Amino acid sequence: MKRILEVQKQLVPDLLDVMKKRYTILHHIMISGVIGRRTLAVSLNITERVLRGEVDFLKSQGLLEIESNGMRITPAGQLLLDQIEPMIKEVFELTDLESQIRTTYGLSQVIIVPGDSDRSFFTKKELGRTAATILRKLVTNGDVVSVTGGSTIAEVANHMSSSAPIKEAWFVPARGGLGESVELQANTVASQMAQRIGGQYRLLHVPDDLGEEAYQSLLQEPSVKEIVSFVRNCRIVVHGIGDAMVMAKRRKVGEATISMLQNVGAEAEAFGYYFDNNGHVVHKMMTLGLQLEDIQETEVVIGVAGGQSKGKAIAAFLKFGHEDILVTDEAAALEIIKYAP
Amino acid sequence: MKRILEVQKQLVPDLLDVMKKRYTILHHIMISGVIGRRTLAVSLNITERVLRGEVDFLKSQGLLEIESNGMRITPAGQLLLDQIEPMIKEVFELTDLESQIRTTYGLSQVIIVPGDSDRSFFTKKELGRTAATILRKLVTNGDVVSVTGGSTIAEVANHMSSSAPIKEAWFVPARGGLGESVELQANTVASQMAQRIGGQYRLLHVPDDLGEEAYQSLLQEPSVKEIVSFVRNCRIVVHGIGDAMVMAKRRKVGEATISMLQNVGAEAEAFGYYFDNNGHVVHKMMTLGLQLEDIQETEVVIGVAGGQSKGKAIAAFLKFGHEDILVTDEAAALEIIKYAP
DNA sequence: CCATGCTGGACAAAAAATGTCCCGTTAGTA
DNA sequence: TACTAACGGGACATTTTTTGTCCAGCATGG
Repeated sequence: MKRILEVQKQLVPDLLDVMKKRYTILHHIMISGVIGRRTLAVSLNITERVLRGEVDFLKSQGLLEIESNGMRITPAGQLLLDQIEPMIKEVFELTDLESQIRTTYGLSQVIIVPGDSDRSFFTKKELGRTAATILRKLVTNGDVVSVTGGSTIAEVANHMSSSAPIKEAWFVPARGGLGESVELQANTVASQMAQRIGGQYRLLHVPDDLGEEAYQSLLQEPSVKEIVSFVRNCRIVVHGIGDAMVMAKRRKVGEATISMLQNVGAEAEAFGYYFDNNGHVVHKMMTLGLQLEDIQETEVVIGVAGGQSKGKAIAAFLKFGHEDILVTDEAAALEIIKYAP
Repeated sequence: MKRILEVQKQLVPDLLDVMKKRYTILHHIMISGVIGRRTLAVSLNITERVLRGEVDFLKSQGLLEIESNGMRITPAGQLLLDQIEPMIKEVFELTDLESQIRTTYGLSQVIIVPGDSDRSFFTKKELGRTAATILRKLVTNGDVVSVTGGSTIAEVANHMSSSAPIKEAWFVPARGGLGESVELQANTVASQMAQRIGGQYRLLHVPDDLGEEAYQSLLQEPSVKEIVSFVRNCRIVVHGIGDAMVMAKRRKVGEATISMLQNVGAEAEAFGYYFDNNGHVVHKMMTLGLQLEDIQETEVVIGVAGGQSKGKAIAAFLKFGHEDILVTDEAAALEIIKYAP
């Protein structure tokens, strides 16, 4: 059964939604016993007309009957409900998880892909593809999109595409270079996204971690200054979320910093900031590029991260409270829910 | 798996069609390697625009990719195809059989339920339920529906239902009484259908097989005369189809008639007429009620019969060429195809 | 006997799907 | 190298479907 549903999810996702809608209506009618169209429309939060269409359909299928005092389910409808319930549960498990996370962490949208990025590279690809789809839909001409680096976000760039080029979309790195392999750099990611979507990009040629002195001098540099202000005024941010310790090591910070991070309980890292498991900032890298206060102004903040091992970190970052859209995977989602506030 | 699809068919009837359409497109692309939109549209016999919509969708699902020289399937698409192929085969086996029978015998609609009514009583029930659904959709106010008797048609009556009563639907027996058990009589079937659909019925209180004399005298009877004309002007006929010999014996015709029927090669029986395997009438019972020439005038003629043993008879009757809708089962359908003209 | 809540008809407005053409590009061929 | 055929994608009028909004008429319960 699982197999066929998986296939259908790919081939006819919209019809599965229709299925759920009809199931929900039927289910609600079953619960209510007898209920009128208007009342039902309000309690299901659909417009009366749409409900009517569905109800007419369900009636024609003999699943419910309509009398002058309202609608009630027929035996055939009851039977159908019993049979379909496990199916719906299975198909929309993730959908439910999505709305749980959405409401508990106060996000505007959560998308969960099945699987575990830690275990399957395919899941990570899927995560990227999904995020790419989301992003593509959001970007319009005139937008500035700033992106971080990392393998997940690179995967997003990989799956980005656009049938119609969006020429006036600008992609910029949120932060400077990180000294890792070139394809994971924010610069690379930004340029790749721009190319794939048919837009523009600008690069930020500075290292991500700066000393005070270098910071100040670079900030004076007109070319740097200009692009930094460009970055900081973006409309959309796409960023990864990492485990604090993993990221600290990857960024090759000193021993001292690492133990400091451990002491203050750093859990998550995102664009150079470290967060503890209450979502408080416990450390920041001295850097040009996007700052935390910019995030709070940014219209759309999209986090993309998956894998069971990252669940805790994602939860920690979400508690910071300025994420809008989260794209993650099933394994991480289950962790995230565990650490719900 | 069958179960899940059955349930889905009720809630989202076109789900499978859409699924098949997309499968076919994807499959064709897979076969072709690289193919352009127009070429594909022609070879699949869909209009270009519709294909384009589907292709865009499949692309957005990451199942195929489009380049300037054509479309090709992605690994994900290939994987999906591999998974879905057996499913499609299984699900649409019967659909294919349906259209084969439909076209070879020139019917307007063929419905095949899985199984063999000879072997499983459940299949017979399903046959009845399916036919009942078809009939319910056809009947509207003002219609006169004439029905024959027999266990299959009785099963149809059993599963008839209607949420909104169709008060001005009339159900009448196509023929007189047959001296079998009461629940299989055409009269009983007609009344039961009427009751279940909330309509009216009239009965024909005459034996099915009449001598010339009795025939003439009953025909003078005003009450009989009236209902007969009612029956003969029906808009819809629902009838069973039987094996000629089986029916002859059941009708307790004389030895002479039986050997005559054997001599002329009678194969099928339907509403008192016997047909050979070319669909020619080889014998008729002298009877009141629906006549063969009425069938040719009737708007909708629905035959319901199943079971491997009846396949040959059904084929014979279909060759007569005045059936519109056939509801049968898998076992019979396979036989029917064997005897295709 | 009235008020309430229900269905179902009606219809304009909005949105989506569809049929058709065309254009610039590209790959393969002569 | 030049040409041709086939490609994707843009565009747009037209048809079909969906949706929002009212309202009439009918039960039902107080």
